[in-house]
Amino acid sequence: MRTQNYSRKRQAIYELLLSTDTHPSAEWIYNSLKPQYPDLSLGTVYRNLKLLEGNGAVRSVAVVDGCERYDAKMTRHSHFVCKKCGKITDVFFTETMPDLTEKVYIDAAKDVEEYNLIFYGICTEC
Amino acid sequence: MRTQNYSRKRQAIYELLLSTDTHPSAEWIYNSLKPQYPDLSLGTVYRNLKLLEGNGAVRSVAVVDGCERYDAKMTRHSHFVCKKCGKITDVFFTETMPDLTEKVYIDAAKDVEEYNLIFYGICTEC
DNA sequence: CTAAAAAGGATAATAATTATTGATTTCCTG
DNA sequence: CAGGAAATCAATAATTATTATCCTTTTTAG
Repeated sequence: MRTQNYSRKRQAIYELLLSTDTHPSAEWIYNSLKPQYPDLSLGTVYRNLKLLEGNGAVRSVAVVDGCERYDAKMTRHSHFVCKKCGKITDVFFTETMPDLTEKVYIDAAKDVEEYNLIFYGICTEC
Repeated sequence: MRTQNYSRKRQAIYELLLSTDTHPSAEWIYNSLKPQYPDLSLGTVYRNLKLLEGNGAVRSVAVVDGCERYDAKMTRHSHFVCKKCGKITDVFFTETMPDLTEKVYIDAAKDVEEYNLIFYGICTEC
């Protein structure tokens, strides 16, 4: 049995995601880590993102301009996507964000596990 | 100035979208219309979907398994996506679905234009 | 330390979407 | 109804994000 969860590179990918609020794409992560890990491969980033997503350590928050964007902050919150520059920012509600999955009854659903709420508009910098 | 908005094929694409509740992909639309329009091209479907989306006649409701899915029902409602089979079904709230864009203040946003709320889970048929 | 398992690098393959180009259709104007 | 400009289209090539492959390297349990 393996006791250490993550390989070095997986750890680096995860920690980078934890440390940023840019909701990056695979490519952004790759470019950010490349200096410190010169032999990093883009495929490794993709593979580990999928793997971490499977673990529930990370989630895909949006697809912007055809690119999947990730977040390691797993507390319930939503996102605002700028339609012009693609920047993604966190949206917190003044009260605790409700668990909408408990507030809906969906005929066609056997089990509602989660939801994703995304706001779109233009950011202050655009 | 052109008075008739749509070409035949564009009209057909739009009307198909209006008549179905499957939230189809470009390919599904293409396959559905092909019998009646044997010279229809897949590129035409993609082009017109983007065009209709620009018009606000249609919207992209989700990306499922890497495929953009569209809806012509423009009244405010949300969607449930089955994580297994990819089926998308409408979600209406008992009260009128609130306009959340008026309920949030987002620092980074100059203008919040719309939002998209998607529930995920397993459908009754899976 | 060693062997087995997991992970990675490099690269090829996939697949959805977009762009191109030359032909066809649409529809305003006369 | 005809001419012509603009819009649209079909066919196909190009693009691009992502995934799969395959062989090597790293990691880890014992």
